[in-house]
Amino acid sequence: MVATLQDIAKRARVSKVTVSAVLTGRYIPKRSDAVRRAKRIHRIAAELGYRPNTAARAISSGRFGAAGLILSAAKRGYSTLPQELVAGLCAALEAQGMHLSVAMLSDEELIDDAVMPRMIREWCMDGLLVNYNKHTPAGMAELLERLGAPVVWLNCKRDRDCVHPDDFNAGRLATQQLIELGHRRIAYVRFSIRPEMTADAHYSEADRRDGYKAAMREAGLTATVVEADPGTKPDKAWRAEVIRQLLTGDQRPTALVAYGNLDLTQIMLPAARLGLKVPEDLSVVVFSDAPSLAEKPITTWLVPQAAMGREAVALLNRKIEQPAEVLDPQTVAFTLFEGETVAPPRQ
Amino acid sequence: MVATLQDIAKRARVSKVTVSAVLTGRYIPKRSDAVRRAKRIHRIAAELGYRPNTAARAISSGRFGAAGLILSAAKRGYSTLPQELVAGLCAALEAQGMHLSVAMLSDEELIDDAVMPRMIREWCMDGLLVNYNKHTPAGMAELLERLGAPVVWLNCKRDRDCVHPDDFNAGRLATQQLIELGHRRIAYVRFSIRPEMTADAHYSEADRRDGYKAAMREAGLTATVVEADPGTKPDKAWRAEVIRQLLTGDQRPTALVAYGNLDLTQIMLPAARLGLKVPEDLSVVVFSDAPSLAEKPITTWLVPQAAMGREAVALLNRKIEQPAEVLDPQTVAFTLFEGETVAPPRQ
DNA sequence: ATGAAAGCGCTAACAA
DNA sequence: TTGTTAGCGCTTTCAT
Repeated sequence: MVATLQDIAKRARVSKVTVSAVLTGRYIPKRSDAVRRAKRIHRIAAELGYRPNTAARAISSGRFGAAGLILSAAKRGYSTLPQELVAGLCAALEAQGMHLSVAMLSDEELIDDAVMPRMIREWCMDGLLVNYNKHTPAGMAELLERLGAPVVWLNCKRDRDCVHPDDFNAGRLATQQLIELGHRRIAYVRFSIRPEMTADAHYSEADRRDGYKAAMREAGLTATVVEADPGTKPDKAWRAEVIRQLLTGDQRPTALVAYGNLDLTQIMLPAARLGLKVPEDLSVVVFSDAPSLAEKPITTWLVPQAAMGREAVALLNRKIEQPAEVLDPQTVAFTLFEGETVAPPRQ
Repeated sequence: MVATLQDIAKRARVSKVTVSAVLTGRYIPKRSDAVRRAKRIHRIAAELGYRPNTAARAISSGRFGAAGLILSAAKRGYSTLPQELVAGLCAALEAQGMHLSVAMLSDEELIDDAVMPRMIREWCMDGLLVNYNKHTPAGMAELLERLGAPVVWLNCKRDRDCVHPDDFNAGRLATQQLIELGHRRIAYVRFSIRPEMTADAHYSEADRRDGYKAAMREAGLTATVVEADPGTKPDKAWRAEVIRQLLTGDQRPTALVAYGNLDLTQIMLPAARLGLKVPEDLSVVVFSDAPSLAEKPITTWLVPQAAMGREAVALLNRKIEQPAEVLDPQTVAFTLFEGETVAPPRQ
């Protein structure tokens, strides 16, 4: 039913080996009759709709041609899977003749040997990309260590073998942009919307804020940070009060740096009710995977998901080549989407 | 370096076959000495950190144990990859001892034989899940046909072998809910935000609208549909005018059904500026992959991504078993997230 | 430049 | 209940 090398060899009256060599490009014919034969082999392969059996190739080459992406199935945002990241990973892997496999694991599955997911249980990947951005389950690192497979961690901070966006500098740059435009009263805003997200935060929450603080300090300005205390369940009343303070009074900020779109959304409606115009009365900048096309395009520092994906694949390849090598953590710079929500402050 | 069946067999002084049978559970020992031996084999396997080589298994069993998810790399929203869908697919596949591989293809790659992605070029998947929700590139269906691999289409309407959310009934139910609460003037809103999205629309744009219309007709009410003409580049001025009309006048709608979060966002800010309270003055319902945690939780009909994923895997398995079978299109029902944006109309 | 033979790790079919 | 044998499709020697 499915064509194999043997089938082609028979038809072309040559050996399997020749067909294999010709089709993989290992063998470049020089004599004209050899060239003709090679073409014939290619033609027959196409006619038969030949597709090399990856498993067979894997077994003799010792490489699976696949990288595994490990995600958390917990619904707490431990793993995020932006399309851009997938795009970056796929493109970079494809360029190596590899592809991406995905496993989404509940924390219990990881721990329980009996229900371990296939990707861990069996030997089927050349390397693993771990996308547990925060709250890595206990024992996860050790488990992966034991596997002996090359591992690269995505979007988290570790002392080795990881890639993550440069959130600190993003916070700094975003703030500097506003300062250069003439803003002096700039606030940083991070509401922790979901109660369960306050307990263990992603490193970017600290880094974006600290980048903001650094920029303010460097400019001799006073930082105003609005964020729920970690562990505190952020309640509506608190939020409403904070927002009121932010948006009223003659010392109110002329610009806001928001951790994410969710934080921004919280503020936009109250601001609209108060009659504040964006950007004339209030400039806003945000960090996000993709530009938000709300009422007007929001000025956004884009999390470099695709670039991070490409970088991760590059690192993984190095680890596949040299498993013992220790790779320094890599950071990837944000890029700016120029929206319409930033302007100089009113005189 | 890596332990194989042979290694275990040597240590346990039995044959490879026995080890294989024991470890895969194909062979359940009954005599007590056999039980002991089986335990020993398990122990040795664990000691050696044995992991079956999937490629070797694939080659002899004829099954790869993998399903391929094919996505468009075009940045026009031709494919969407919500985390919930991935979760559904992974869970359902894992239950079958399979895993998910992902390929994101640019339209050119598909057409050009030379740069065909590995997942298509090689034979490495038991079946394919195609997630081209709209604008399937010309020749794609034929290409897949030629591959001879089992294929199931996701989130699109075809005459066979596809699963998609039941957008028509979602539109109908959402509207009925509002009618039952006493609303009489209900508008349906769909701004096509991105110019390039107007040209070829996802089926859901028509279906949700038609479901809304059906519900209105059944209740003897007049439908008010706001949407850009297909092919028209929706401009800001048009949108502003439409929104003004929607939100002002004493015949303004008391409730809105919005196609998606983007459409809703367009309206919420102007509504806030006009001092309209949600839901007291205006009820809003929306369709979305996930509940939006904007200022207040928005009442949302959730696209059943996870369920669609599970259903797709079920269909794919049937196609793998019986490739010739023609499967009728399957629909999956939406579920309701009860937010705080729907209430009876003011008297 | 080409082919024959061996073997990768595993499973299926048969024999003992 | 266990082991022996024979492949699966491909690549990698090593001869020719």
